[in-house]
Amino acid sequence: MCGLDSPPNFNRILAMATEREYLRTYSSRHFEAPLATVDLVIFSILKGSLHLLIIERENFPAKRQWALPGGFVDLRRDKDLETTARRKLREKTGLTLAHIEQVQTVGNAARDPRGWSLTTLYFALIDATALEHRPLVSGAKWCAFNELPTLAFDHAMLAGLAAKRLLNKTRYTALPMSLLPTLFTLTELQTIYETILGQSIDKKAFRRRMTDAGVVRETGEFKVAGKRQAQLYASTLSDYSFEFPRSV
Amino acid sequence: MCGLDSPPNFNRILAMATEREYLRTYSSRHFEAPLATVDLVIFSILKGSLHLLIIERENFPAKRQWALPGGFVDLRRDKDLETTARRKLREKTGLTLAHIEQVQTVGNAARDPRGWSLTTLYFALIDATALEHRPLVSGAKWCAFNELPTLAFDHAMLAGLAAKRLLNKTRYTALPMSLLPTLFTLTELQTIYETILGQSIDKKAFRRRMTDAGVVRETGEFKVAGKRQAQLYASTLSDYSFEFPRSV
DNA sequence: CTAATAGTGTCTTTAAGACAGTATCAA
DNA sequence: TTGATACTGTCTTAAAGACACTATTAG
Repeated sequence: MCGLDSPPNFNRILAMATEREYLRTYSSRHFEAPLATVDLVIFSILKGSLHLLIIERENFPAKRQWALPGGFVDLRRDKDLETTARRKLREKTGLTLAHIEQVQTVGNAARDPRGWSLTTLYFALIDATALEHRPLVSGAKWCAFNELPTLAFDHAMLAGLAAKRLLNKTRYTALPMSLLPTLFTLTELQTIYETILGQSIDKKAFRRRMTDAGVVRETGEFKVAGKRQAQLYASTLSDYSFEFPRSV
Repeated sequence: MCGLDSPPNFNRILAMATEREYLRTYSSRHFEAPLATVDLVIFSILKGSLHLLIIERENFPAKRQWALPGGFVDLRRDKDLETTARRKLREKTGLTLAHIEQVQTVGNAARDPRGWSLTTLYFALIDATALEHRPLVSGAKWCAFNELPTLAFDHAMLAGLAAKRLLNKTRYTALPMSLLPTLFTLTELQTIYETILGQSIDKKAFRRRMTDAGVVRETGEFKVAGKRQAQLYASTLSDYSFEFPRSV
């Protein structure tokens, strides 16, 4: 406890007795609430560049315009915000396993023509190989981050926020591993890092960083892709938010 | 643009023509929206330890219990979420200048007895000297983070989230400078860092870190506090989110 | 003079950067 | 055997850690 002037127990018990009565008669529409949505930036590395999933809107507002996948929280089905995000991810890609992470919440009077609205933005990172032979929902497509068409609402800005967060975290975490299948070569992993950062990394330094930190484990299996077969590694992490002691 | 299969312009123009009609008849209460609130963890360093502001609730639910300052977004007065947060800060402390930063949004069906609710959490860092001779709103008090009483709703968890973020950012940013007045000695600054981190820092390393990064500037003014007068420094930053190349 | 606080010198350690070198293997 | 890709050795550099040292000033 902090100090001696906390609310007297007696008053508190009285208050609780009438709280039941208060809640019984409470209507959640006593005041105006903003529209609450969840939007997703679903990233994957395709054809050597950072792509994200966009969807052509079927309904008003912004009908027929490209937008980020997302939608309203379903108060009956979604027990929390992340559940809404994962449900949207599943509806659009059929995938349930992916790293998903909250970026930030943007709320203001101007972003949606229907009125004051608030969106909690998540990004998801998915392994491109998990997408093969799995059809996207109709109206959805992958688009290179650098070649995005005009997006509805403030979705271009939201995509930028998510990309900025991804880039930043790529500097000091193991997050990009979640963009690869369970077995990968260090060259593949390095390429993912370089694609996101938009700069090349010294090979020795990169491999030393990964192995010294112990975030990868040799599997003894090999992959023949180029001229020489390469060792396959697996992540040792349960959670990709591992942080390296320094940034690249 | 991404690919050639973007929505045809013709359809888009058609859609926009009817969008006005859609919005004219749109009612934001076509579906149920969660309750949307903003909560604040207002930090300051008082008596050598990290404190935060808590308020005794005057209304149901959780009447007479301690809670974080916060409240509903006012769709008429607040142009965006940060405005709501700053308004709450001003209402509770009288202060308008402070570093304020979004932490994260927590939304689920269980956290508020009134139903599915969603809160966007901010933390504010304020200079303790700015508080002197400025009365708090009634029912509010400063409480050491380590001696918090039971808080209403999930506010103890929210306070923990904010503290964790503050501690984390203290490792690699200049954020704690916002807990001091414009002129301060390096020893004072170091003490702030040590209080938040809960560990002592080597003096030479600390001073070198600050001066080498150029985040502080000698003012030529001195302060007599202990046995020997100490140089007063000022921040060179417009924005305290400056990041050092490595963590402490 | 003494004690306490402010502030410095300098060696070590850690992990990244640079870059040249060796290893393996398909064609 | 050539050339491309995988992988290593090792020197340099940047910045933190350790810790002993000097400087200043009130009492």
